Formats: sequence, structure tokens, C-alpha cells
Amino acid sequence: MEYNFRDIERKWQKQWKDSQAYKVKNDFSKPKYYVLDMFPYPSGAGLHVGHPLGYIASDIFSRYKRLKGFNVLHPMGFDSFGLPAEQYALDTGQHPAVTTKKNIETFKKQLDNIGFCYDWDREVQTSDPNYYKWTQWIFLQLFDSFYNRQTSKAGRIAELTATFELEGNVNHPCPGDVTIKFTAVEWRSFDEKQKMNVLMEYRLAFCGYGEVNWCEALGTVLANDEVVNGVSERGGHPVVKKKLRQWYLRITEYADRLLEGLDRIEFSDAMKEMQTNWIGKSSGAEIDFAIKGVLNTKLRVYTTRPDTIFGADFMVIAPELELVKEIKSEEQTAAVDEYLAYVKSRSERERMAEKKISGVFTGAYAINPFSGREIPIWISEYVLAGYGTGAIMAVPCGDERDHKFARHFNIPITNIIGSYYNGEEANPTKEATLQNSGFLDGMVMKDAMEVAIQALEDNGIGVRKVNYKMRDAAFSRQRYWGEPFPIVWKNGIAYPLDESELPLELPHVDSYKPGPDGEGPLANISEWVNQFAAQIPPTGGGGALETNTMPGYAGSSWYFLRYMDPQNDKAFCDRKVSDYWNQVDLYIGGTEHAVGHLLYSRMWTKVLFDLGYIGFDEPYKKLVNQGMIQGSSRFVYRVSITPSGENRRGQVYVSKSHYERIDEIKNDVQKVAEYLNKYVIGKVTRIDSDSVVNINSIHVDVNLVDGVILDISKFRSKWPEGDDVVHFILEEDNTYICGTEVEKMSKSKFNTVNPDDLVMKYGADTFRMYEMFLGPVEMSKPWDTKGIEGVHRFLKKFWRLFADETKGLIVNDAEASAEELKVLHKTIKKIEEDTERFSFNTAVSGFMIATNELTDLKCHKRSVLEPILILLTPYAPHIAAELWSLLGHSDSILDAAYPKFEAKYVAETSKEYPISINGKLRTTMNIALDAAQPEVEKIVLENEVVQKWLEGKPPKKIIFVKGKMVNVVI
RNA sequence: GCCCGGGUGGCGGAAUUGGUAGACGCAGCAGACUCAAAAUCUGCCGUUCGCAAGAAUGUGCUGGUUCGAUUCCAGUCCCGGGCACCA
Repeated sequence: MEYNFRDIERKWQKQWKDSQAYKVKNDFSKPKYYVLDMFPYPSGAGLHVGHPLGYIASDIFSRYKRLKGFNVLHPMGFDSFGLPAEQYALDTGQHPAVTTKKNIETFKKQLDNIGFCYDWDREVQTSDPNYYKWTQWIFLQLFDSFYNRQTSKAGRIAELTATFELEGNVNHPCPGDVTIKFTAVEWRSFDEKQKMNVLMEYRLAFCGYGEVNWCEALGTVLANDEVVNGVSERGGHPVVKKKLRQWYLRITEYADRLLEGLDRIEFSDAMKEMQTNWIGKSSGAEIDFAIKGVLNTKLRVYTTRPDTIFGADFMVIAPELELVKEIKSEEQTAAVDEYLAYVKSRSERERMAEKKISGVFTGAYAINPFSGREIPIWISEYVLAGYGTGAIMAVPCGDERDHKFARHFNIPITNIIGSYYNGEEANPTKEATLQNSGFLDGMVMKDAMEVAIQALEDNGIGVRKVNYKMRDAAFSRQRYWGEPFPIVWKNGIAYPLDESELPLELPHVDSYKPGPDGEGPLANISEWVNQFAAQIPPTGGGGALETNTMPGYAGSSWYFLRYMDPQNDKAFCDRKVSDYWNQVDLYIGGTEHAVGHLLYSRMWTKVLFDLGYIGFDEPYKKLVNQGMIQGSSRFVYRVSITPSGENRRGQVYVSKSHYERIDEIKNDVQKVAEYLNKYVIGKVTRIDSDSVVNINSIHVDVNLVDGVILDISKFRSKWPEGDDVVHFILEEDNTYICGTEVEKMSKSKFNTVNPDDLVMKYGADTFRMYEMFLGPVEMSKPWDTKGIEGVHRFLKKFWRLFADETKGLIVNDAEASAEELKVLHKTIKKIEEDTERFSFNTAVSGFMIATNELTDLKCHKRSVLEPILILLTPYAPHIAAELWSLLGHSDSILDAAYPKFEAKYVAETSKEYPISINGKLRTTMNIALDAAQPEVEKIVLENEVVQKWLEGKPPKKIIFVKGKMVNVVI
């Protein structure tokens, strides 16, 4: 009876499917556990070995929790809206819905191959109208809400208008535009459009004109985190700033709660820090400076260091500010205008890349409110219009950028920190005692901070102020393949669709080309756009649907809730059901979503909590970041001499060591020609004066390479023309050695490995355990198929504990020996502890050790093997189920009782103590564990190795740590 | 530039609280079984010296704390990730 993994796995996958073994019920009587994977985008490329890493880990943990008696929710679905499907549609004309469906089928088949315990009845697809109906519904809730700063919670727009009727907005300053201020009387006098415009500045989902990251090549707007170094993350196309009407989420209102919530969840420190940095909270003050000769305008700056106000030697304002035009002096007008033109000419990309010091004096002066000193006002692009007030007070002795600027333009520097400033570079210390600082003189900076702010507030020239780097999140895309907004525009007012109209389905289109003026493809379908024209309040007639669609993160912001109650058509998720499943207990996914998806879904959860739809305000209790599996690329090197000598005798591929030698002499064409001719006779017959050596390193399919050795015959088969066409220059042992590099796994680099192939060859159980055995889940590592044999051998060896090739099942009912029970309980402890702390690689090694030891003991006893079989179930469910059934069980091993560790079986009476001399291990001795120090000292000193090192002298000291070690100091 | 991680055999990695460094596996070497191969099994396997016993050395590098450091501290180099004119 052999370990026939193919039959076994096919059999059990069918059996589990037929018996609905993975069906999850909302059974409120059982304790729950919710394990979630970040759902994949179903790309056309299918799964590669990198994808399942996290899925396997979560599957193991789910199955483990199930054995422990929990009702486990471990669903899977697809983030199926997105750009690639639409790009593909543009290229091929295939409808995204069609390609997406096909891709999902492939993904599901591949996932099922690996034997995951998903309840596919709970599958969600973000592009399914039954799903995005509720994405649109949640959007409507966001649209109908504002952030009430009094209660620090989302509230309804109706509450807000009720307040406005009574008291205006005095207690609810406008988050979108602080200059909007009105009384109750004024509010009541506003017409509908004015009211709606005001409310738009409060809504959590709002529409506004704003500078957006516009990518011409993609024809769309990108979120900040989709732009990397001035180019699009996808495709690397240039990105420019452009003013467009856009939808946004007012996530900035949640900045503090997003920050505070981090204390209550288990994310890695690195992840928390990324989010903290992204939110970028800083506190300081806004200070108003009078401008010399200008009466009704002040210069408002933001600083985190009000204590340094006496060191402000100049002011810098962002070139974009309107104030510039107002204050520039006549003499400086030409220079300022020239500078503004220069700034405008520079793209975001140049600005980011160059960072050179530039700026111009406006001719205006600000007045230091405490000293009356006149401070020149400059403009420079290093001050950003979008942060703080767009203006700063520059303190060159304390800020490096200000210092460089002052140096560059020869602005005198005031030293307020004494010896802390060396005249060469700025010192951002907070410890210095202030000098040249008026009433702050003699105070330590960090104490002066509070005094300065108080003085500013007392004199009405400044206020305490907290700022965030985080911006409101752009929430619209000029794309087809996304959720349509349930919004109708009429006369510039956005009217929400009634809930009963949801889902607002995407129309079928024939063209995915952008609409006019940067609008999305939907703008081209007037029939669809105008479908609600007759119903729009208050008068009916006119009105057009919003033609933008929602971004990729809309559907993924709440999908974890839908899994709980996926078929509900009355609500996104029944409250009783979400109360039961509650937070995701374990969320597994990559770090790439640190500041995107994870922040947005945290915000949506908080809003839904505030509005009373769910009972918790953090979606994910614990997050484990799986590492990336990188590709291990292989290269071949093609050498040619152009323009002459080329292709006379076909292409020449040289092995690695030859490549290295040729690379050294590549500038000498003659030498390279001789080199090539030495191996390929007549390869190079003529060299011209303009001949050059070309060396191309070309990705070669990793499946044609064994380790680093190229399978030449497979490679050669790409040229059916025959041997004359392609030549190889090999190593001395007649092998072709490839170059290697670790890169992202991708089809274009020919370094992808398909899990299907490995499952076919070794089985799903081997594949699962091997992926875990590679190393800690959190760690990124290049894929290497080599070691999979070892794991496969282990499973075969494990099988042989139960069954013999000729004799069949060899398990007996004899009583287990103490030694065997020790192995069993040691293993129970090891596997349970390692599983709990997600140390799956060491758990796999624990199974190997147990198998090796039981094989050595020739143990085939049911009472030992059965519990180990249960331990193995989460890791290798198929083999476990098969053996369980062979042992005569008719019930399912998926619900067996997890074995209980009993310490008495592993208790030892003595230990092989390491005996060190001066901390260096010299020998070991078996000593009873209950032996006390005097007794141990006596035994140790009698040891001949110890006596040899003592050379007759008494030891200085003997360190004895019970149960650990003995160290003799001489 | 700033902020996080991380550097351990030929390779992936282990060492959970400062206490036997290198578990487990891959690759390699030697052997058994076999006509042969596969499969399986046994032994060896950081480096240097040595027939061996053993000794020296060894967790990026330089120091320190300690009876004892892969683990703690200071400095430094390298690799990976994040942020990047945020006042």
C-alpha cells in the first residue's frame, strides 16, 4: 500500500465537496473565529507560487481553530474591479466582465487544487451587482454623513442642518473650508444650491475641485499612494497636477481616531509606524504676522517650533498662494513673476528629482509680533501650498533647509541657541537654552514652546494647531470598470439616488475610450447617463448621472463584512450576524496595502460603527504580513559583434564564466573576436572600424534550468532550424551555467513557477508543507523548488509509519511505551505552540523530528499515531483524512478533538548538563535534575575533564543554573 | 537624508527568558540493498591543525558589559523595506 497522493487528494477533495465539509453556518451558540486573507485581484496570469503562501498559512490556522472547537469563518473572494481588466479590454475588445469571469474560474480551480477549506457559498466578487449594490449603499451613507467634532463621531447631515437652523455653524466649523461662517439667520436665507454647496464641504464623501494626480497615459486620476516618485505605480507613466472635479473621502477627519485605534490592534510595529507616518500628525501653532505697509492682510504661518520665533530671519511662502500677488513690491515684481513662471514650467517630477535651492524675495516684510523686527518675505518651491498654511517662518539656525536657503541667498542668520549652533549647519535641538529671544531668553527650548504658544494666544496673534500630512482620499476614477456613483447632477447639485434604485448597474459598452474633458467612458452613453432625468427632485426633468466610477479600494474597504452574510438582500450585513462574527481575528496579507486598503477599510469600519450599523470600530484585530516570494531569475548571455561578423554562423550563447571574461575585454573588439573564434570556428570573419561588441543578458525560462545549469537541448529546441543557428560556449565540464538574479516574480521575467505543476508532481499536501517549510511566513525570500523533495520524502516516511507496501496497514493496538508517549507529547506541545505563534516552518520540522524518532522506535501504535495524525490535519489534510479513514474512522478528521498535551509524559529525572570551563563547553555530564548546588559542585569537580583543566588548583567560582548548565571559573 | 527591519555553514533556515550555535531540510561525500536504476536505509558533513584523542577558531566588522553574548550596550559597514522638501 503506497502513498498514492494523486488518488488520495482527488478522492478527499471530492468527498469534502460532496459532503459540504467546509460549509460555515452562522451558529451563534458556538465560539467563533474569523480568519481572513486579502482577496486577490484575478489577473489573467493566474496564481504563481507566491500567492498561496499567505493562503496556506491562514488555511492551516483555520483548520487548527476548527479542531480546537471554534466555528471558523475562512472565506475567499475576488477584488474583481480594476484597471488591468479595462486595459485588456482596450487592447483586445473583450468585455472586462467576460475576462474577469474567466480569470476567476482559473483562480478558483488553482486554489481548490491546493485543498483550501473555503466555503464557496460565501464567495464575494466586488464587480458583482449584488455586491456593489451595497458598496453604493455605503457610499450613500458616507455622502449623508459628516464628522461631528463635538462627539468625535460621524453624524447625519440632517442633524447638521438642524443645528444650522438653530445656531448657524459656529459650533461646527467647516472642515472643507474654514472661511465658511454663517449664522442661523444667514443659513435660512440661503437658497438650495447655496445650502448644498455648504453641506458638500461637510460630507464624508464629497465632491470638489482639487489638484489631482493626473496621468495622461492612463487617462485617469491616481491616488497619492498610486504615484511613486512622480510616475504612476502601474506602468511608470508621468503624472502631473491637474484641477478636476473629483469625489473624495474626508478621511482627514478620522486622522486622530485612525492613530488612536492603532493602540488597540495587533499590527506589526513596522506596519503601525507606516500608518503613523502616513497620517503624519504634528502639533505646533499658527502665527499671524503683520505685513509692513499692508493693513488688512496678515501672513499666517504654521510652525511646530513656536519657541524659535525670535530666530525667524525670513519668511517663505509657497509660490501658488494668492498672497504673493498682493504683497510683492514694485521693484521685485519682475523677479517674482519670472520665478512664478519658472515654477509653473517645472513638472512635479523635476521638482521631486532635482530639489535645488531656488526662490525670490518679494520685497515685502513681515513684522515679528514680539520684537517688531522686520523680516523679509521670500517665495520658494520648497514650501508646499497644500500643507499647513503654505507659509513658514524660516529659522536657519535650527532647520537645515532654512539654513541652506539662507546660505544660498546670503541672508544673515540669527543664533538663538548659542553653542548649539556651530555656524556650519543647523541644529534642530530642543535642549538648548534660548538667547536673543526676548521674553524667552534663558528658557530651555522644550519648555519655551508652551510659554510661546500661550503668549501668542493671549495676544490674539496665534493659535495652537495640529496638522496632518495625510490628505483626503481621491475617490473617483475616469474609468469604466468600477462601481458607478449613485449620484445624479442637476444644476450643479449632487442628488443621491434613492436606495430602491440600487444597484445602479454598469451599462454594457462597446468602447472603453475616455469621455470628453477627462470624463470616464460612461459619459459616452447618454442613454445610461440620463436614465433618471425624469425623477430628480424637487421638480423633475433634467439631471445626469455621475460618470466617474469608484476606485479599486471601494469594494475592498468593507468586503470582510459581506462574507458574514453574503446572500442578504435586505442589508449589507445583518447586525446580529456582524455582532457574532465581529472583528476579523486574524488577517493575513502583504505589506503593500499598508497605507491604502488598510487605512480606508479602517475608516469605513469606523463610519459604519458611528452610524450604528456594526458594533466594532476596528476591522482587523490582528494582522500578519506574509513576505513576498520573489522570483529567482536565470539569464543566458548572447554575444555578438556588430555590424560585421554578425550572424554568419548563428547566435552564440556563452556560459557564465566566459561571459565574465568577455565582459572584461568587451572594449577590445579584436580580442573578443579571437575569443569567439577559438570556440566557434569562423564565427567572426571580418571586423570593421565601427564594430562593437554586444553582450545581452536574456531572461531564460526557469523551467529550462536545473539550479543554474541550463537544459541545453530544451533551450535549443526553440530553434528547430538546426545546430548551425545557435552555438554554445560551455564550461570545462560541458555545462552551461546561467546567471542569476532575485527579482519580482512575473511572467515577463520568465521566473514564475506554477503551483499546479508542483501539486501535480508532489501533491497538494507536500506543496502546502513545503511553502511553510521555506521559512517564517513574514519573511520575503526567493522561490527555490529544490527542497520540495525533502518534504515529499517526509510525507512518504510518515505514511510508512501506518502502512507497508506489501503488508498494508501495520498499525497495532499495543500499549505505548514511555519513550513513545514522550515523543507524542513533546510533539503535541511543539506543534500547538508553533501553530499559535505562526511559526509554521518550525512546526513542519517538528513533524519531521517526530516521524524520524517514531521510525527509529519502530512505533506503529494507534494510541501514538492517531493524535499525531490530528496534529497534522491542518498542514496536510488529505493524507491525514486518508489515514484516518484507513484506521477505521467513519467520522471526519476535520472535526476530531485536538490532542491534549500532558506534561507528565515528558518529565525528565536527569539531564545531560553542559559543563563549561570559563564559559567554554568542555564536556557534558548526566546529573539528576533535583540535585542541588553543593552536590552538583562535588560531582563536577570529580570529573576528569574538569580536573584536567583545573591542574590541581581550586576553582575560583562555580556557576550552576538548575536545569541549564554548569560553568567552572578558574 | 530620515524611520523601520535584517546580516548565522555551499543553500533555505533553527536557537521562544543571556546558558551545549548550526535543529529540520536541501545539496555534497562514503557505504548497504540492486544485474542496473529508481526508491529506501546507514554514516559523515562550519573552518583550520591532527591518524586519532583533542585543540584553536567561528553568528557582517570594532569595542564594551558578563562567569558566560547569535541574544544586551556603543560605534561602524552592508542588504531589504517604508517615507522623502510636511516647516
